[in-house]
This record gives sequence, C-alpha cells and structure tokens, in this order.
Amino acid sequence: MGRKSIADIRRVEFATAAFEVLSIHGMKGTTLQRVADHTGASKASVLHYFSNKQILIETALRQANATLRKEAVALMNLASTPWEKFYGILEANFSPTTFRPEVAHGWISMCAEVPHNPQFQRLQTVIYRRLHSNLVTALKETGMTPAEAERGANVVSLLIDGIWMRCGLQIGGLNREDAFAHIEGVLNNLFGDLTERHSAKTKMSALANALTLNAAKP
Amino acid sequence: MGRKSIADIRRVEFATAAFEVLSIHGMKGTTLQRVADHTGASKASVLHYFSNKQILIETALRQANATLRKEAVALMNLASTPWEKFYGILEANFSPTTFRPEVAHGWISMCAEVPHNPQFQRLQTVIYRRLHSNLVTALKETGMTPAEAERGANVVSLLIDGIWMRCGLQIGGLNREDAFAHIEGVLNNLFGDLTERHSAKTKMSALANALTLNAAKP
DNA sequence: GAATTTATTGACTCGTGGGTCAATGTATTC
DNA sequence: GAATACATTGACCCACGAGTCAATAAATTC
Repeated sequence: MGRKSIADIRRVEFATAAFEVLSIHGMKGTTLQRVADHTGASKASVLHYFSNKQILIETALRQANATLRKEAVALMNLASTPWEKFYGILEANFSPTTFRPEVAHGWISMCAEVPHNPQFQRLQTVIYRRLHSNLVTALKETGMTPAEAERGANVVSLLIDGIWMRCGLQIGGLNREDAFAHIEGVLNNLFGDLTERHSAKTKMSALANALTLNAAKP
Repeated sequence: MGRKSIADIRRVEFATAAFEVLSIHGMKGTTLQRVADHTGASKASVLHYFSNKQILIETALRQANATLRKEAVALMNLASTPWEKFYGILEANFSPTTFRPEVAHGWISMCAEVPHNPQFQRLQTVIYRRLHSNLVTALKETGMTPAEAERGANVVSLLIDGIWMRCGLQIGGLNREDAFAHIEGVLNNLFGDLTERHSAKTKMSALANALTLNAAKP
C-alpha cells in the first residue's frame, strides 16, 4: 500500500468519524461541529474536504457499506460449497464488528431519510439488491428451483431486515446468537434438516470468527 | 357521541396533521409551520395546544397507534377461533388504510429517534410487546406448546418488521398481497398446511375488507 | 531559501425553526 | 351589555447549525 495524500487520509478520517457520530447521535444530532470534535479537527477543516454536510454523510455511508462488503467478499472467497456461500452471507450480515445497536441505529437513520435523498435511495437499493442476488445465487446452486431460491432469499432478507431493526431498537437485547437462532429455526423448516447445511454453518461460523480475530491485530 | 370542547377537537386535528406531515416530510421536515399550514391554522395556534414540538409529535404517534389498535380490536372481536385471532392480528397489521409507504415512513422516522427520546422508546416497546403477546396468545390457543408459540411469534413479528421496513423504503413496490404471500409461505412451512388455518385466513380477510369498506362511509 | 501551493482555523454571516408575548377577536356567563 | 374566559395570530427573539472567507501556518517546489 503506497503513501496516501493527506487529502485522502483526512477524507477517510472524517467520513469514518461522521458514521460514528451518526450512529450515536442520529441524523439530527450529526452536526459538522460534532464530527470535527470527534477527530480533534475544526469544523472548517471538515468543510475543506467535503463541500457540504450532505456529501460528507453520503460518503460516510458509502464507506461504511464498502467495509461491510469487503468483509463479505473475504468470507465468500473462503466458501467452497453453495451452503457455505449462503452462510458466508449470513455471517457477514451479523459480523460482531458491525452487528451492534449503534451501527444498526446508523443505518436506520439512513433509511428514515431515504425518501428525501435520492443518493440514500440509490445506496439503499444497491445494498438490498446485492444481498438479494447473493442469496438467490447461493440457494440456486444448492439445487433449488429458481422459484424456491427466490422465495427463500426473500424470507431470509426479510428476517435480516427485521433483526437489524430490532437490534437498532434494542428490543430483547438480542445478540448474534439469538439472531442466528431465529433464522436457523426458520431455515430448518424451510429447507429441511440437512447435515450438509449444518456443517456448512459451523465451518463458516469458525471462519468468520477467525477473520474478525485477525482483523483485530495489526 | 357528546359535544367535544374546541380544545379537544383542535388537539386531535393538529396531532393528525402532525402525523401526516411526519409521514411525508420525515422528522427533520416536520416543522411547526408545516403542521400549521396543513390545517390552515397558524404556528402560534399549534403551540397554544401543545406546549412544544416534542409533545406534539409524541401525541401524534400515540394517536396514530391508538387508531391502529382500535382497528385491531374490532377485528379481534369478530374472531372466534385461535387461528382467526391470529389472522386478525395479521390483517390489522396490513390494513390497506395504514399499510402504505408514507405511513411506514412515518414509523421508521420514529424508530430512528428511539435512542434519543425515552417517550418514543416507551411507545415502541408498548407496540412491540402488544404485537408479541397477541401473537403468542393466539398461537398457544391453537394447541402449540408455549415454546413453539414463542418461536412462531418471534418469526412472524420479525417478518412483519421486515415487511414494513421494505414498504417504507418502497422496495419492490410491495403491496398487501405480496406481504401476505411472503408470510403465508413461511407459515405453511412452519405450521403445516392445515385447512383450518386457511379457512380462518379467508374469513378474517373478508371481515377486514368489510370493516375498511365500512369505515370509508360515514 | 524564496515562492507557491496546500492545510488549518477563528471569526463571521445568514437562514431557519422553536418558542414567547401581547394584542385582538370571539364566545360565554351573569 | 358588561365582564370574563378562551381562541387566534403577527411580530418578535433567540439558539443553533451550515457554509464563507481571509488570515496564518506548514509543506513542497524550484
């Protein structure tokens, strides 16, 4: 990785801070001043790198999403069977680093603004489509008919949305394990109690764990 | 219905307007001026009846929720079997009058504020608990074990959340029928393909339809 | 090391929105 | 019909946050 210009470093720094502030304080509470304070810089400095608040937040969300996507890709690359791919997707969606109430709150804040900001709308669509198509692809490869795969993907993505919502609202203080348990229960009914699926699950779970532990150390 | 004081009328009027403005313009876009305009009154008049904006919006949300609850109760009173109760809950949650993108957007706006407003938090908890306990009660009465009922209720409520989310974000332009189809698919897998359940569904669907048609005329 | 570009910031402007207040209009009471 | 309570509003104030700008500090180029 080569040297980065100060401008690039700052942009990433401010965008990261913006997402953290957004997660904690919500859209209304995310002021330029707070983002600046959060990095130790001045408000004017933030505006030096982002022409306005709107663009700062859009960049912040895109960056946060890119981080998620990278985690997901890393996991997918380690999957060798369709079911492993499938659980790779799930693990990525409930990674301990991102599946936290504050982060969920950040995304819910975005969702609340989707109808008023075409860029958020766009980002939201991209995120949804990626999840959906990943799920459908993986499920089709397990030998399901396209219709079955479509139906399965719909149910799973609805559950994921519901779980993230509940995480953001801190209902029942649910954690990763609870989330998985809920989904797993449905999957058993939906797809049958295959041992192949279960072993895929344990494998991907272990891999995801290893990855996050790895990410912790430099 | 006896005469109502002007104060009561105005309060309801402004609260209703506030929820509509919230649904359309989101939390940020819901200004006292806009709520006032929406009713033809002045901003000062709104503040005459609500000491501040916060209380106005809280009242608006509580009132909107009360409307939903009344619809639900009316439907539940017409149910005579457990499965009919169950579908009464579902029908109430997807009533054509309330299951609309704008309304969903209004609720998502509230959810985004939950971490910053204890009153919203409270309301959200109440709503969730009511849904959950209604579902559990109905399912237990069908003869399930408490654990099964609990699990079923969890899955159904997660799906409902996910569907409302998607409705608010206008993903796939889903309508009542799609929403029901998604849930129904899962129910068939979860609870088996009972004819008893299906007839309960058609009955409650018809009743819900009749109720909403009835509500349309004075 | 002078010149020029780039980074950083404090001080400022400006618009907006929440909330107050006193004035005026309109019922209601006796 | 005077007095009293209530409804309604325009005008005003204030806080706050986005965005500008010019001045200064630091780094890069030649």
